[in-house]
Amino acid sequence: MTVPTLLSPDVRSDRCGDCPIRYRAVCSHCEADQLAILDQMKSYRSYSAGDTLIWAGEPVSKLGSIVKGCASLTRTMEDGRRQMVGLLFPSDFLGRPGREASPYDVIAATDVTLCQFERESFETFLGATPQIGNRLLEMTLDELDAAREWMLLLGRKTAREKIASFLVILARRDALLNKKFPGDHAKFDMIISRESLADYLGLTIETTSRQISALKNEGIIRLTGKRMVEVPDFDRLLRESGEDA
Amino acid sequence: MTVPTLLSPDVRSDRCGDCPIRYRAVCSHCEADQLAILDQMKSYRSYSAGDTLIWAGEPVSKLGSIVKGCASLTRTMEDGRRQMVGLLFPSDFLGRPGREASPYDVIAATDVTLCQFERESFETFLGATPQIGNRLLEMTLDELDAAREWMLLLGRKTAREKIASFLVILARRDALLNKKFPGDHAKFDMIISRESLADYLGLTIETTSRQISALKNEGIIRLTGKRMVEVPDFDRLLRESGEDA
DNA sequence: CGCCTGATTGACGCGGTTCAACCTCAGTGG
DNA sequence: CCACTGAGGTTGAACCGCGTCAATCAGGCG
Repeated sequence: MTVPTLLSPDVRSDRCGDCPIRYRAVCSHCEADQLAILDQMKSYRSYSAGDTLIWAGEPVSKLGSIVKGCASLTRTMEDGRRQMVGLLFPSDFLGRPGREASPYDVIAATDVTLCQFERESFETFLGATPQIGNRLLEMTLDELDAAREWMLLLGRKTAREKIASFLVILARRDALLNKKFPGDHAKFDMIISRESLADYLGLTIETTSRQISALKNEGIIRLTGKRMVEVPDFDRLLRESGEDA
Repeated sequence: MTVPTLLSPDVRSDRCGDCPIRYRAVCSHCEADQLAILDQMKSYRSYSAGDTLIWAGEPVSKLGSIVKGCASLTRTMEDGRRQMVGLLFPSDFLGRPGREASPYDVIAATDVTLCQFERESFETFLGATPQIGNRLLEMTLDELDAAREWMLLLGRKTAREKIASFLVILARRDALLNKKFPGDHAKFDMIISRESLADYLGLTIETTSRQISALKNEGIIRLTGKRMVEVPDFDRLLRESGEDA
């Protein structure tokens, strides 16, 4: 576990107004005066890739937003079988108001910067500030939709479709972040290891690796290094994913 | 589709104060004066088993709570593969505030009574009544946890464990509804057909049927009729489900 | 260089799907 | 009263996609 720093070197200023996730995070609907209160309550903390932010079942006293990086939510069975049940990106909220412990491990997939609050003070603020609650409801409903989308993938898609679906999501994300059109030649980092990917898709490492190789050999994707992926023809990838439109 | 009735014959009175889901539904945190407003806004509607309450992608103008019965949320792929992504029981909320269309079909698994609101008036009320929003947030977070639990089942459990896990949920529900201890000899209705069950568990009908037969032959469950299940030894069933505790 | 971790590839077997036959039961009508 | 029908469920046999086990490879680091 990394030694926590008060201010991540990658965050320019510690004022909420300058925050890169100001308009997407749980605080996005807040007015200036409410933001000032959050500004007082918050603190930053950094984690290195691989660090565990929250252990399943352990009580946690903090809640917060991902400012930078990517973290995974994972459930593990007694015999070691693992299933990733979510991926958190910048602006996503971490921890559940009204509950002490998380039912899953939260692990930094990359280096992560967190904007965190004490549970108690955040919950008090939440009770007094409908904007926070409304935004949190919006975000939770979106996560629920995403989880259900993933249930279709886990329950019904083939290994090949699972891999393609994951790449489609990353390609769309790449297009969004870089203001390109989805369909444009995408190039992005795969973010997570083969092992994590297997845990995300409900597959083994070997099947994951084989299907990626197959897509590469058929020219549907190109690999540079282990992690960088290029998608020359987005629609072709989309067809492999089993999705319409 | 059944002809809608203004008042279901099974609901004793149409006043919210007498409602069977008064203390669990989205309205549970409301005060008397807020309840009076909801009382004006709501209307009841009945559906028969098999009716489609909401078609995926179609705009819907209503939101509401399940008062009686059980409905399923299902996603379908172009080639016909289907995955159930949720089951709604009495007090569960139906429809998403802030979004016109549902990404999945909602189908009555049994006869269903719905307490429904016009989207617009409900959203207005939601904006003015933090209690509603807070309760909705709680319920959505619970659903998210349930969905993630299900992701573990879909991604990592064997067919046998999937069946056992489903029966564990029903047995617990039976114990809760009838104020027994989980662990007591449970007896309950399976609610859904083999086909729906297969769609829920990410299996085929045949595998579902085979695994149920296997559990029966080993004495872990007893079947009376096609749908009624008895569980003589809950812990034994629990062990088959792959869960701990 | 040797070591270690993560990824790839191959051979093989099993769990679950597929295809198909048959069974059960409730509803219908002669 | 019973034959007919159709939907839902069960059972069997063959196949195959993915998991398992194992060997090998590629790259980073002391």
